[in-house]
Amino acid sequence: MPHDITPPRQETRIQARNRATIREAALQVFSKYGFRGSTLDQIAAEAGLSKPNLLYYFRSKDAIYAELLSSLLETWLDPLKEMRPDGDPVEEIMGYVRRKLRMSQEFPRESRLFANEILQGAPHIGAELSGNLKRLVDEKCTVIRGWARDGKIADIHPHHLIFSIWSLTQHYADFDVQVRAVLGEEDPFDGAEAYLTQVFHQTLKV
Amino acid sequence: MPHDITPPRQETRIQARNRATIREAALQVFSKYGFRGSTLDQIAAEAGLSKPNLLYYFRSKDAIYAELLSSLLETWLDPLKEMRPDGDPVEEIMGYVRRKLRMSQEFPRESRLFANEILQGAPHIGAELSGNLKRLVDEKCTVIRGWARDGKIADIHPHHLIFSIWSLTQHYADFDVQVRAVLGEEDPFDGAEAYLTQVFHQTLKV
DNA sequence: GTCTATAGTCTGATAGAC
DNA sequence: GTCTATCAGACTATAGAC
Repeated sequence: MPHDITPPRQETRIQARNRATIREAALQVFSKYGFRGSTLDQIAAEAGLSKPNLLYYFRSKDAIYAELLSSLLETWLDPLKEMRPDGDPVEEIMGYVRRKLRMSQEFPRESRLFANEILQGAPHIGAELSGNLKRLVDEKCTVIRGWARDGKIADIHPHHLIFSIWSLTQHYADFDVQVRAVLGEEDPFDGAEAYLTQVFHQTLKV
Repeated sequence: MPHDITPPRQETRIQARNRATIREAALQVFSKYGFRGSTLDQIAAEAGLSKPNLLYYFRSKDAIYAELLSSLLETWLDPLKEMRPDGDPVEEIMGYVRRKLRMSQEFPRESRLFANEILQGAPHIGAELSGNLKRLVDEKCTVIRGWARDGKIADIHPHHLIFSIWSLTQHYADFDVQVRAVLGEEDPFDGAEAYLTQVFHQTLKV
């Protein structure tokens, strides 16, 4: 008769917590300085751990960054996936705009992490861009093109419509410092939602 | 009787050329990796000069970066300054959009340099943003608000209108890699001009 | 003006005690 | 699992020969 069966415990609670702490600290640092501009010292200090302890949980600086990026890419594309071909065209697109703007408001560091990666030429996720991302975007563009052909929305270039949604929403996260410097006391996101609603309603109107 | 008067020659032609070469190389590198992520080795290699020679022309890494940023800031704001209060409102704004898009096309590295600086919290030009930039933008917003009050353009939030112009045009420079990955063969700027014209005409229409 | 050599610091990663 | 100590390499900047 066998001993008590010990399940192959992959990760203790402490391990999970520490890995989460490191990811959080790494997001904070990488999103600000990009991969090359960030140091393990900064991340360790931010996490309240020693540098060797960091490397006990992650094999290398690159490993932390890679895990962050790939785990976030999914989250980042979810709002677009939610766009349904059988819904009301204008409402589906406006819903996407609102979800994307909310993500910029709630997860500005994630937005800046991607912005940094793309700015530097997307060395870690270049393949993902011309692979999964392009596939998803092309698919949604077919849907949008169909809506335009049926006269449900204005006749616009679907790819550029999507670029404009990315650009306008992410701007409030990525250029936060500039937006706030120019606006002064006024809250950026209050005005942003109203303005973007106005812009896209006008743009989509037949 | 005095000797031949030697004018206080501030800079020889060779010096001017070398400094220009360094600025060009620095722009290439800094725009890609940001200040912290760039190294003098990279810039020296790009310029075809030795590292000590770089530091003969510029006191420090910081000095190169600072000179680049401040000399470009002017160029970057020019298109907005050209917007005339006494012109046709829609044409003035559309002209600004076109000038800004052309700058993204012709000077993508300059755009990415600023993007990197802002992403990292604008440590070198933070004061400029809430000073000169805010002043200029506020002034133009007063003009735009006047146009809206007179019924010449739609009633929109002027600050967010300007943010949207920055965001939509700079996106094609800053996220160039992503845009091209998604578009495939198609040239981004061909479609961009048509799309942006459409968007802003609709948005400004009374 | 441009080079080689190098000082002094920072960086990613490892070794080994506890 | 976490620490101190430390390595090898990269980094900014300077010294000094030519």
